[in-house]
Amino acid sequence: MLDIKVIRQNPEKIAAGLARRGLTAGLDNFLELDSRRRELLVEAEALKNRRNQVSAEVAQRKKKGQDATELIAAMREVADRIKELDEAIRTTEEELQQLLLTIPNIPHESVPDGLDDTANVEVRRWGELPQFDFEPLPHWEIAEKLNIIDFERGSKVAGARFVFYRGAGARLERALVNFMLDLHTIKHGYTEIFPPFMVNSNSMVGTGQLPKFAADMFHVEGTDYYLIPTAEVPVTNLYSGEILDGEQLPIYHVAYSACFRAEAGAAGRDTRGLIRQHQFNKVELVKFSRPENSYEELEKLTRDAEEVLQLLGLPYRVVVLSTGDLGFSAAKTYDLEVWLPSAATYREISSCSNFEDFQARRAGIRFRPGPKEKPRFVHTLNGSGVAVGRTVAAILENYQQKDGTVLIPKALKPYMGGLEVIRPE
RNA sequence: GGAGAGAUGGCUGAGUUGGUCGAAGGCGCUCGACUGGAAAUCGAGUAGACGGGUCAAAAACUCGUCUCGUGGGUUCAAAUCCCACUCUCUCCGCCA
Repeated sequence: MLDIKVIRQNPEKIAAGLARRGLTAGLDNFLELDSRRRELLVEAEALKNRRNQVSAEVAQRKKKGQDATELIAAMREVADRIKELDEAIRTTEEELQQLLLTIPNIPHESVPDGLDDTANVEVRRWGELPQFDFEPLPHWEIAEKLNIIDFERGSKVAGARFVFYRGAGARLERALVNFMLDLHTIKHGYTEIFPPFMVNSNSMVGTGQLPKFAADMFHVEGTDYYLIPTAEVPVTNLYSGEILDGEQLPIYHVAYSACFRAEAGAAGRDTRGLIRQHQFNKVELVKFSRPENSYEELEKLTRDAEEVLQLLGLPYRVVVLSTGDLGFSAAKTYDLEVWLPSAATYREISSCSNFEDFQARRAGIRFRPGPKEKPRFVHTLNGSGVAVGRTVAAILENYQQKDGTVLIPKALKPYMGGLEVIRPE
């Protein structure tokens, strides 16, 4: 959510920022509502002031045993008018709030302009692409031959875009979760959180999934619960409505969670394999930072996520998203894209973003910079560290051998009980 | 699921015959005094949001409105009375 005062003072600047995202709608309606609200407020507050003074007078007279009936009668009318004004203010604010909640964040100045992902800019590459003296198979074929992922039974029991992991496949998934959590907690200093996998609608508004993107999520019918699309939601909302001590910042959290996405509008895309599932596992990094440090923190967070891929020996590149590809709440995002040999392309495996105070304002996450200073909104950041299912896909494809077996990356062996290679059972 | 108790400021904790209560006291914190320095002691200060004024603007200052779980109601006036909801705690039942 943008700062209403900033919009009021620099409407043309905000409009220019939104235009970079390709949004041309003006802010006139917004500004009109805003000034109407203030007019109503001024009138209502003046009346309330008078009412309060007269009420004090009534109290005085009663104490002295004097009559106050004419004062009370006069205030009865004032009270009616106040009620009318309060109602008008309430509806105006409601409208304003709804509008405000649907306006996306303003891109950071360093974000490249563009209409879509074709305008994303590569920042760096890491790793040697694997060379094969055979035709590399897609991960779903490798997995089926090894009998470690069951796509068909996933569909039978749950539906399309669900799988069963089995044997060494299940072990691999679990090993990756533990490997990532250990790396981020022990080496990078994040505090581990194990969050709820369902949250209420208020939390979804806090991080920006609601009200605009309800169709992308699973909602538990008859309740106010939503399945989380990412641990970002519960972990960012951990401190919602709180004023943190400035000395606590920055706060680093890492959380494993299952993630649930309805993938509305993705029909026909990535229908095979692990790339696009309704349920997948992810280790998520979340930071709460002072505003002045948040871009530094974004760079560090991105490097922390990259290290997962480096230790696993998976080639990747980092791209900065263009204004057209940027998510609703983000001011700047780096995507990590891992190499998938079967498709001979890089595919997103992590997304690291700085939301500045956009989420903090929605969720009410503030900090006190110092004693006696006024509370300010924190900056929130998060990034996948990293998506587990896609990591499995990348390992299977990059480490596949001619004989159909798959080598286990060195860093992962301790987590696989010393297993060196996955063979068909 | 059943029965009961409760929800007040950073924390703790008063306040329920409605009327200077945004709120006593304590703790914590900030500033000052005392001290060679510190502790102890003493003094002062210490919630948030929104809006008006001042101002180019911000900060600061000042005036006002709202907020004592949330939403609504009664009243000239509600932390205090009424209704609904949420959450917490205790006991019982059930349960991984």
